[in-house]
Amino acid sequence: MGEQEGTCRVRGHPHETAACEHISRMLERISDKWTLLVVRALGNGPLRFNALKREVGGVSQKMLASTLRGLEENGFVLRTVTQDMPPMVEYALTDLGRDFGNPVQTFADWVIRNSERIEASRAAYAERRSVR
Amino acid sequence: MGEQEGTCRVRGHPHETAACEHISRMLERISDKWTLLVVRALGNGPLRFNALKREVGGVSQKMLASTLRGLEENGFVLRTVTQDMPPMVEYALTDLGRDFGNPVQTFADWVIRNSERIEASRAAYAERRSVR
DNA sequence: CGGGATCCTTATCGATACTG
DNA sequence: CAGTATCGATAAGGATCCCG
Repeated sequence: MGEQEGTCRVRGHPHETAACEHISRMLERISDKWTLLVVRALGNGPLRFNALKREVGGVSQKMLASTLRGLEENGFVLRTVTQDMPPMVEYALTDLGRDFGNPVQTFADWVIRNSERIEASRAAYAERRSVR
Repeated sequence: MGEQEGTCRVRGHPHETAACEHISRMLERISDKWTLLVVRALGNGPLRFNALKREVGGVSQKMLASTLRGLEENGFVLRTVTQDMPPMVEYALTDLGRDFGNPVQTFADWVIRNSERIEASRAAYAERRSVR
């Protein structure tokens, strides 16, 4: 492993702000296939592991488990065990997690508003590639 | 957080909301190590390939090339060849690419504002883990 | 039911070499 | 200068088994 001290330029030259460093780190943490989908799924209220798995759809238990651990680590999700046998575990958004939903929603809204332009660009690009 | 109706499922699974689908796809496209750093680097104006490489720092030519192709495909970046020998290629943000900076900035601002809480959560989590 | 441990497949990425 | 092509290391992810 041996991860070096974080710089904005992830592995190269230092300099640049601490801000960049934070953003870059956060992006690496949440920019996987499932994190935001899980946050959205929990937006309607707490869910148990398998209910959440069903709700998100297409996620393996391994990935859901590790995604949840990541969210827990960031303080976005609270894990509560209410029973021991059989295990009964509920996941809920924390205040921070709910608050996090706002910038995510802003991003989501932008994507929705611009999805046609983006898809058009991609179609045009594919066109250019195949013609050329 | 404003919700759409319907269950959010990932591609290839039933009952996906179109919105969720778009968001999920966009996230997959931009959520790599370099895309946002390149967008930021181009925020100050057009740059040539190697200048951009220097500016971003730590990126391999392979990753920079493929990142740029992705951005070009989405319509965020315009590639302009002004000379043939030696090649002289400039990359610049399009209007869409610049506009894209806004939601990203919103996200970035949130991260900055909350980075202490997040880091505190992570420290607490690490603590719990080691003590436990 | 929740989720750790293991194995195995696949996608990512970096380094290197080569071209117009 | 601005890339493409190829190769090998390694990390991410899925499938399966098992245990509390």
